[in-house]
Amino acid sequence: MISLDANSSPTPEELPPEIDGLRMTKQRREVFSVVLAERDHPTANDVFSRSQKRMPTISLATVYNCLEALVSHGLVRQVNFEREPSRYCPNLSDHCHFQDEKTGTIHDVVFKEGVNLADFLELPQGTEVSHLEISLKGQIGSN
Amino acid sequence: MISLDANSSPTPEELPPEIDGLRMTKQRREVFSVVLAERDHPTANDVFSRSQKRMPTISLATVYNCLEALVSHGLVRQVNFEREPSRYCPNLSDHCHFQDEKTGTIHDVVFKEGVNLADFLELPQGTEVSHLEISLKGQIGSN
DNA sequence: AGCAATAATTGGAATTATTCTAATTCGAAG
DNA sequence: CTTCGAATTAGAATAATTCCAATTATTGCT
Repeated sequence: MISLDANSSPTPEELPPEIDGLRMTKQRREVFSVVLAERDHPTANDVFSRSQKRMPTISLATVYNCLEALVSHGLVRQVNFEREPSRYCPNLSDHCHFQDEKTGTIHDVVFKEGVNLADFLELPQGTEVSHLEISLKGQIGSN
Repeated sequence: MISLDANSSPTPEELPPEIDGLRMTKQRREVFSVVLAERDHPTANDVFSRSQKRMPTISLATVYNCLEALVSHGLVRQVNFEREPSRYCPNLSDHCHFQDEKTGTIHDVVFKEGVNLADFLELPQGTEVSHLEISLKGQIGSN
């Protein structure tokens, strides 16, 4: 039995016909498996070219559609850095992103145990946060 | 004497010929004064049309150039929300942004006294953060 | 199974924010 | 006043993403 946990990397065929109410078409399975396989925060274009290897007929528009379906069903996260193309991340745990300015590489950064927003932000009372994105940029010591 | 503090809104003429080593041309003063005047996080286009009122000959390219100059000299902050056009913010205090999903309005959100990154993020040791952006989205209770 | 209704995929065109380019203008310094 | 680098300009170019209309696939009925 396959699981979609933090480290699994199922082939498209191993993915079920439906996840969380989202019908997994051939293309969606392909795209999802690509995002799960190499967790290097690929852009839509990256996903497109990787998908083409197994499925040469897939179109870029479909890749965008699939990514959008996966994102809106909460199976994949969309990651934005400034004005760069969106990237996609299958890590659903609460985390944010750090981009190494030298290499462009993006690293996941987790929150410390038990921290929550209200602890560090002066949010107006009654604020209901539905979406949070934290993006860091900088250098890593050893570089 | 004018100050560029959180609430001043100088006319272009009131701005000095140079700020922080950045030569303030007519256009840069115009653009800066527009950003200082209405702190509603305008897009480059918003700034363009507001600037045109006083300076009908200014070009959009110049607005982009001026904003870029102001941002890179640290006089204005560039604010990004997902894939929306960049917005510009003259509030230089340490803060982040909350977008009301209903209206699209962006509000500044300040950090609680004395909080710092390392307190809530599990940053790899040796990480030097040069840039941090926190974007929240959601609803405000009363809406 | 056969068929209608619905949803997904496709290629290509369209959109849009932003950047680039090359020519002109400006302004500070001598 | 002239020079020279920097800034401005209009318009073209770019690039990510979205839209569109036509085709194809899938589901749910009977």
